Amino acid sequence: MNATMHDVARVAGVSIKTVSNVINDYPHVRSATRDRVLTAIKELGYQPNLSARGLRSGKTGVIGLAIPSVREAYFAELADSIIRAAEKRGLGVVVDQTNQVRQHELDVVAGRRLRLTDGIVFSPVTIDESDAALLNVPFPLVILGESIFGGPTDHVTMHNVSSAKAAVEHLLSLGRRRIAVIGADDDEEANAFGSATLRVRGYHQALQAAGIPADPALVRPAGLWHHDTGAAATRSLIASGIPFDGLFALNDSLAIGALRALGEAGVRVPGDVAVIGFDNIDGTKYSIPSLSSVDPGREEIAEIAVEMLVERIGEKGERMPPRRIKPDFRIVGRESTGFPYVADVTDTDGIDESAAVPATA
Amino acid sequence: MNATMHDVARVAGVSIKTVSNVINDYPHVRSATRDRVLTAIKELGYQPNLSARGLRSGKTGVIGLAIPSVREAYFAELADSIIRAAEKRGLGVVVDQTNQVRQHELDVVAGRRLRLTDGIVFSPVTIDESDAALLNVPFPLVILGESIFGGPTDHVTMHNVSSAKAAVEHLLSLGRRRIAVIGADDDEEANAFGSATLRVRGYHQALQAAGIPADPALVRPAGLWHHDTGAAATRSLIASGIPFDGLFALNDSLAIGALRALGEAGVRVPGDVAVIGFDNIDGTKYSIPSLSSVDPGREEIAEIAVEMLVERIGEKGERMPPRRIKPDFRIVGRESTGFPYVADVTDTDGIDESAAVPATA
DNA sequence: GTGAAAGCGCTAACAT
DNA sequence: ATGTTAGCGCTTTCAC
Repeated sequence: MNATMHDVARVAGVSIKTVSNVINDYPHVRSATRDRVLTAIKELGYQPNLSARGLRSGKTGVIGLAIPSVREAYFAELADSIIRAAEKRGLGVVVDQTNQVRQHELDVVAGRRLRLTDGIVFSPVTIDESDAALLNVPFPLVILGESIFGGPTDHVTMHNVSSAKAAVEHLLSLGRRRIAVIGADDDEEANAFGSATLRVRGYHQALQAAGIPADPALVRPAGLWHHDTGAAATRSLIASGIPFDGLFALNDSLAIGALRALGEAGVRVPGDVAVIGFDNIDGTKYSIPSLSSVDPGREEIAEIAVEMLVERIGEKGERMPPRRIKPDFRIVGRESTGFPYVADVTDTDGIDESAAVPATA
Repeated sequence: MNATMHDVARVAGVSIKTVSNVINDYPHVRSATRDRVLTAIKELGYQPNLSARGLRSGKTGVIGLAIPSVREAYFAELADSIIRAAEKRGLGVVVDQTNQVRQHELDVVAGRRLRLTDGIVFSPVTIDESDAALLNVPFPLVILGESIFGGPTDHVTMHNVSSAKAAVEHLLSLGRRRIAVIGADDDEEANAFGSATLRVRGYHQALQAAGIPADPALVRPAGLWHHDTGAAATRSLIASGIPFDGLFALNDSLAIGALRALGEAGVRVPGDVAVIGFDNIDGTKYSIPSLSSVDPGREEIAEIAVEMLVERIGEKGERMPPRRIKPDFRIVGRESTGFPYVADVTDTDGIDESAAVPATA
């Protein structure tokens, strides 16, 4: 079986306490003693038992990430960023997929999932303002993606309204006047603080500011935000015969589906219809045409979320007031709104050479 | 603080053992007693401490998944499938990204990562036959994605050679004779049992069977298998002036990048060049044109991998001989090889209505 | 600077 | 059918 601290202590000829001191970098250990312990550790292939450490210390070194699905490009990229941010701090990440199911999301905030974790980063879909009370949880929790007004927890959210407004203004700046939206909520019951509602609000604000009357027929629901629903919503829009010269997809998956549907119908992009999405996922650079998008600052969101969670987990975490942070966003212009294509070098370092459009924040 | 079993026992007026019996569904408990305990549990909001249970039982209820990156579409979908399969069995999944770094992969098999887990599902890139000895690990391990000959662990692999052969035969059946490959290994030092080597072997087998001489100039390396590298390799291929009428991309991300490069160059797909990828990721249905691909049976791979791991973790897992399983594959024909586009309904149930081409296995 | 010993919350052998 | 108790491997207080 695996070696324990006792084994190490015996081999090194010291007590278990000394072994513990060495492992935890306790300063007051004579270096000769330390060396003997380290040698014994290597010799035995000793590795601390994390369950025991967790039991004793109350910490596991693992955080939870609850998202709708890793399969969706935006969340895959978010998970990647969260995992990297956690790893920098020596933390593991266990991923829980809620599939946008409310009961599942309720289980997350009730602590009925992700139980071997020190805290949770949670990107909810069905939890909204009316659930603020539920968020008063006895474990460290950071909410992502939308702001629950008055909620008791830390939030890292995005400028949903103003960035959507900027996206639409980008289309307006190209002279487009009949701008459609796909991905709106299906019904009035929808989460009033959900991304869809907020982004549609930004859309309306942009139109209003430009003095363009809103046409409800241009605002289309799409169910889940996938390629297929985006394509279906766009086909329905085209079939309706309502003219439009701009299209704002509430996320990039929808937009890529829309490009497909527009292409099938012989609608030229951006000639006939200029298209912009939201999230700036990797795939935006390789669609045909490449897709303009809103970059919500995913990397920064992940970094801040993990940092906040780590602070909460720490000593004084209990006593901090809830914080709310919104990273900056930017509009990224690509071919679908008339910008030239930029082939990027393998951007392992995350450098994005696409055109950045000055954005009103 | 959180309630413990002792608290529950006190409130229910029983001993801690009885509480444990109730929680673990031990059969010999009077139902009246059970009810009292359950009431106390609910009243106190008791939740078992998993660190303690893990320390005692030696199990954590969490498995590890080590993959190159969740951000790559294929691995995002694989992670989704693994997480679902694990959840069915009440297991959590902690995700570790190796980024294809050898040291990181060595750390995985050395058990230096993912330590709070009962076992690991590992999709290696740099580990190959010469490392077989390293796989003699003291914890349950299931290897994905390629077969290490003579390795001591369970493998769930794919028919890399024969499915690649089938993909190329698909192109040949369309009358294509000059078929290029992108994504081959850069050098001779490459992992001889890696997916690239095996798939290129299948390519050569198909050509040979058809009596077509191989042209080394048509086999192009691409570095990492991404959109951008696929586009770059294809641009280089086009610029070389070597004629080709078929393109086999060793995975779908490369293929999508290739479609982009072909489109830029005015090469029609499938008119001038028929294209097929590998993995059958979600994005294949929404590229323009939609992308034919090899479906390696990802769902089944995930399901089997988790099932195998669970068996290894269990009682008699130690004594089982290593197993090797290859799920069936199939060729999925889409527009990029001349099949009609099939708009699928929101396939939440995973039903794929694309044309399935009979494949030689 | 190092050792001895208590105890984190749970499971399971043993006792009743 | 239920209670008592040892101990999983670690951290940490308190002696020395």
